[in-house]
Amino acid sequence: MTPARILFVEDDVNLGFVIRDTLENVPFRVTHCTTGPEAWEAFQAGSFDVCLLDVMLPQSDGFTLARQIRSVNTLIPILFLSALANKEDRLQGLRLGADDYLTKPFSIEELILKINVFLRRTVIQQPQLPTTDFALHRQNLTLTINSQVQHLTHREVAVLAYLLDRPNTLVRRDELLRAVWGDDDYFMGRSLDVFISRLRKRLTQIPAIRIDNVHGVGFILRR
Amino acid sequence: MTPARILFVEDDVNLGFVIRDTLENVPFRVTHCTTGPEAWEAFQAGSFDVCLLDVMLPQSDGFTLARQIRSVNTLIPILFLSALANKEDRLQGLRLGADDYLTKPFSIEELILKINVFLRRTVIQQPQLPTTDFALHRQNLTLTINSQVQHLTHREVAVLAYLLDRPNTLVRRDELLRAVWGDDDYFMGRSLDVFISRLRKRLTQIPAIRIDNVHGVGFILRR
DNA sequence: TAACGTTTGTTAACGAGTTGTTAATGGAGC
DNA sequence: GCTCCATTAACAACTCGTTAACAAACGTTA
Repeated sequence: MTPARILFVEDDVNLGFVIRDTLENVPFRVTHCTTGPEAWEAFQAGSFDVCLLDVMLPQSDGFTLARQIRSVNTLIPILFLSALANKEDRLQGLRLGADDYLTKPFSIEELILKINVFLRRTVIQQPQLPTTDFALHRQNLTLTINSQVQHLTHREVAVLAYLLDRPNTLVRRDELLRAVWGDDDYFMGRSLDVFISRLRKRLTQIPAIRIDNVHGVGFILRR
Repeated sequence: MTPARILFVEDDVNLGFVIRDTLENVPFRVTHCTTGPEAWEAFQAGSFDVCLLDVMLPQSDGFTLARQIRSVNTLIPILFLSALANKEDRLQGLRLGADDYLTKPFSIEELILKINVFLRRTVIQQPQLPTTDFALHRQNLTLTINSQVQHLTHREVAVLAYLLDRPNTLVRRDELLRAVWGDDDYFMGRSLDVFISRLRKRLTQIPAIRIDNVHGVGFILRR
């Protein structure tokens, strides 16, 4: 069997090297990143079986990264590594959809055992047959679908990003309005409807992703 | 969805009661044992989705029990609860095939989150014969029966949820009306009948669940 | 049992409110 | 001026709780 692929994010260079080295001897195939954005790039570019995220990272923290990863992959095991034994942080990590939360110092053997727990339990990733490629580039304000690039406006990105971060979840109108517009009144509500309409038009090329309305409550982005 | 079934082994009566009570409120269906042999009996007799084992037990310890369980079931998630923060014990538990090892004191919320991690990752046991899957998702306003998703309205969810929370119990018309409509008069009563009718239609695909009328009094959801 | 009033089942129709969609408006930046 | 884009307007389409209407079931009384 080919070794499992691990996305390992740890900004402490020394600790990172030691862990990486040990994991590679198991053997696992390890991709080591030191910042959130770098890891997010790597995650999108590559294909992994497990994510190992340090919570404290320069630029964007591990929780943000986990949320990004979960928004596109609800299945991959995510294990947090943290220097914080803080209970609230542990809970937050788990609530975000993490699978475990190891507090430093942990023994490497324990880490390996834990990784194997989740490898054992995870359904093998199907190569996703008709994978229409789909990516919202929030910085560039572009949406790529099947290599076709569309240019969005800020508001469009804001609304779509908010929904994409919460796939298959009912997002209430007022929640969405407050998040994107900062407040909600009748006209903002109508504005929102206009944007939903525009986004739907943009998404018509991928039937796998759609925005459903729940009458009187809000919207669900399904994917 | 019917609640997951948990085999919970803990010899401390007070702590055991508290945890059991909390878990049942999630809800999970909890079978609480206080000794290893008793738990082994229960495991063989029943059918469970998760095992929660205290390490320190009278007669035979949690490790022995875990080994017994693993010998007949390699799939079921086993979580250890232990007063020992001892690293060697943690490792031993994991080596035995446990999935996690929580050291006391742990927060109950963390325990629940961890249980859900493994429920999510475990292939569903197909125990009972024609187990039609059935789930009312109150947030998303959806009802899933045999993988078929139906979209309900608020009122439908409110009525069905109220009945589902009191299965096999006579729910009086005025009680239901007051709970869902806030008040009861003649027309609300007729409205209720309309909703019962609609819900029955939605439930036709699952004969195991039905709503019976008790003339002049109210309804009983049987399952 | 027959008759009758009450309760319940079921379907359809109504109407207030919500959402979908397109176009017009107007402000900001150039 | 022009361009871009969020907002507002306008109207069409839809949703869904309620009400109406009638049929069926029930329970009581004679």
